[in-house]
Amino acid sequence: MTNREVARILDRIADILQIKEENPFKVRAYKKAARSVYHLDEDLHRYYERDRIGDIPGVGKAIKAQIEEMLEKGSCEYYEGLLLEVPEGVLDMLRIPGLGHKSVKTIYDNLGIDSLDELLKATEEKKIRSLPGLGAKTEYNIKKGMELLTRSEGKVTLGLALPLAESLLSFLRESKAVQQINIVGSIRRGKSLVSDIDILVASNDFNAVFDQVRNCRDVKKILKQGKDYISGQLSFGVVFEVILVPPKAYYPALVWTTGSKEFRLKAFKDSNPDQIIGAASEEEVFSRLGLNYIPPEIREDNGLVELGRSGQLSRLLTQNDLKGDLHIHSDWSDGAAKIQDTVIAAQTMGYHYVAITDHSKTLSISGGLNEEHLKAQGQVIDAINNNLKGDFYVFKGIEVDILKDGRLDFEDPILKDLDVVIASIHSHFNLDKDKQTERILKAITNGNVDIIGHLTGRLLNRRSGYEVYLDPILEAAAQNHVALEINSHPDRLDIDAEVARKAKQYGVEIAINSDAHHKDDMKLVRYGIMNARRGWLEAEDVINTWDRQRLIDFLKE
DNA sequence: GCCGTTTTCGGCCCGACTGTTTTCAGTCG
Repeated sequence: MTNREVARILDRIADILQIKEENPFKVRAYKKAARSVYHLDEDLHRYYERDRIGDIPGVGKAIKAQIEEMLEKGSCEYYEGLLLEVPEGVLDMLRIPGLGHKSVKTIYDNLGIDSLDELLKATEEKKIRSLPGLGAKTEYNIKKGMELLTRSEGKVTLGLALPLAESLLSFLRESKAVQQINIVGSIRRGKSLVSDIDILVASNDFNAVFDQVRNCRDVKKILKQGKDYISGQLSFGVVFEVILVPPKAYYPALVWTTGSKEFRLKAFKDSNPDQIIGAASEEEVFSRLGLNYIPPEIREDNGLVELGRSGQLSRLLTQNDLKGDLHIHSDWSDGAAKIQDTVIAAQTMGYHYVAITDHSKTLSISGGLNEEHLKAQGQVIDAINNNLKGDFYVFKGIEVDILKDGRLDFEDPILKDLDVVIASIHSHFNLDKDKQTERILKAITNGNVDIIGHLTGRLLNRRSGYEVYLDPILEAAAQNHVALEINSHPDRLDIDAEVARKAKQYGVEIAINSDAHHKDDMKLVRYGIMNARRGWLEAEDVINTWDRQRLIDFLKE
């Protein structure tokens, strides 16, 4: 079992206990253990081998035994027992925004509903509104929530799919029969939600590759096998397909299987197989098709092929272009890492600067800093900067809450003293479009704000973003030299690629941030980079590719 | 269920909003 699978079971145990209204602290204990396991920087099996499971924060005697059982047997008796009382379909209902453990229990107890399909039916038959504590509004919200879930049905985030794909890929690569291999399809294009994992393999011995797929520990089930493909299921029900081609067809197939359908139609129009077979690189395939090289992320139906013909493609930014990360939480608020550890991690990533941007006071659940704490943190950062050797700097920052009326959670003089001010919305998600836009515009024109964090607040597969009018926001951001964030967390990827591209047209600067709450989270920028490339961004468009002095000048504006 | 040099038992983040109510329970971040 993978760390994520174990974490998910612990999480589900917590959910069931909560629905059963058991000791809330016991619930929290399971949630905490789940989080710890999820954010572990090493494979649980390695911990197990060294008998270190008990060292994981939040894991005591009972949970340790359960984790060990999961690693040994791939199952957990306690969890299975709980599922007999509260089936998985009931847990699925928790995914609907506005439905918590209490309401789900009411629905399950009174109507015996234990699947999303039945739930939808019950809303249509107006059965929910008759339940104690639930009304017509809740019924309507459930229906709306279901729509979001249905829309994303079968799709998973890039943050879940990409690591699974990479793990499968590295196992397949161990086979001698695999000559060349790459992830293709929508994952290679960096789409934020994907429906399956596609892997392309070049081989002269298809049967040996099929055997290797079947031998992979991550593969839970084989779904289908044909002459030149095999598909199956990995953890979390994620579907994969391995496509096989003879070596001389590899690069043409790589281009073919990476591009979207529309892209393929355009790019391969009027071409014949003889023209491209045997090409020794993707560049060569493109060139034989009469095109300049088009990076994987933008092989969509977006005018690129035409551009590829005329040769005006820009150089998209890469992760190597990043010189720092401007949105990082520390253990001063809801982050887990000490500032000093963050510095070391950032230096390891080759960065020249980071900004520590914890939450502000209104977000009390996240340990938001008040004025005093902020000042104290500033002194700690000063001390760190004084002791730093070499070319590295820690900016003092804040992720300040945008309040309901657009005012900020700190007075202007306090914000003025900080190097980096990110303003973000964490409350009042369903104001109407006008008010929400106005609220953000007020933050943009505050004068002390440098970056607007996760502009739409969307959580992929969980919550739609709040409604805003994009054009006035982009216009104001450009005028006031306020950057928009690409929040790299794979659950957010906010702003998305389309908005990023539009922002660039408006002349708005972009910051690609990790929003790290754990030391390892800084690596999440890889998703932000893919997203930015999908938005055609170049290094020049992104403020944290700039050297420190230029960035400071921008922040002062 | 976890945790601890002030503790091996008694603690363990909270504040605001929303919807259902008629004074508050449930959800969320």
